[in-house]
Amino acid sequence: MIQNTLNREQSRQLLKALADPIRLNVIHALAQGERCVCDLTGDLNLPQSKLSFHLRVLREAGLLTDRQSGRWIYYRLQPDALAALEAWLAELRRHCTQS
Amino acid sequence: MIQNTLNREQSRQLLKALADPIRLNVIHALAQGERCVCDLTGDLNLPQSKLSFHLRVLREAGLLTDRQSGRWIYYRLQPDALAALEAWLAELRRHCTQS
DNA sequence: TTTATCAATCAAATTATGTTGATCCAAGCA
DNA sequence: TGCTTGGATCAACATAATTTGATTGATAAA
Repeated sequence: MIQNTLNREQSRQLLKALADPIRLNVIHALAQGERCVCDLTGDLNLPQSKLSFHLRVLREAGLLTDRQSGRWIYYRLQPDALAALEAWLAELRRHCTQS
Repeated sequence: MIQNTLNREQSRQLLKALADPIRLNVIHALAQGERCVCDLTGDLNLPQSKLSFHLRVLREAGLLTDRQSGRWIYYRLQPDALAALEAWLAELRRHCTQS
């Protein structure tokens, strides 16, 4: 996430991505560091295609990045995205509490 | 919002409530102060039942409160809810960046 | 090569959310 | 009382998100 002022669509994507229990579990599972998809299916006890779907939502929102190594794909958190959303929220609140 | 540490369900509701353009418009419309539903239908150019649906989502998430006066119902923002979500997000980020 | 594994993607089925128009209830006015 | 207005709610429909199982392409081991 290069810029840190999100537009409406970006913040909407982030909010939606976080508003799901499975995706939150994925985030928590990645809090300790990167994991490959096959580890995550085990950690979270999810079928592969289901996990893959949620990883995509998180990746497209900017919350995760991935890298390939051999035949494994490792996902890691992008905490900048959380920071950006936090800033967006703070700005919204500022807008709502002044005046 | 009495407590300010949200549980999963509360944060999920808040995130979902905010992840919608119409509801964000409602929030912006209320940033200047409380308005009754009939004003909001005009401000936002929304049919009454549609607005009512979104007001309910926002209210149930804790972002709005309402009060009745005569036959009007006035909605106002509850910025505490935004603050609580901000704190929840900060905590999530802390959890994701340590270690 | 052939075979197995990792993980994305697709189509179909299911479930959740949003929209529309109608109806209902309460409050207040004639 | 009747009549009107503000706004919630309901049922039917439309759209979007999620789940499932199968298929595919890439990588590497046998």
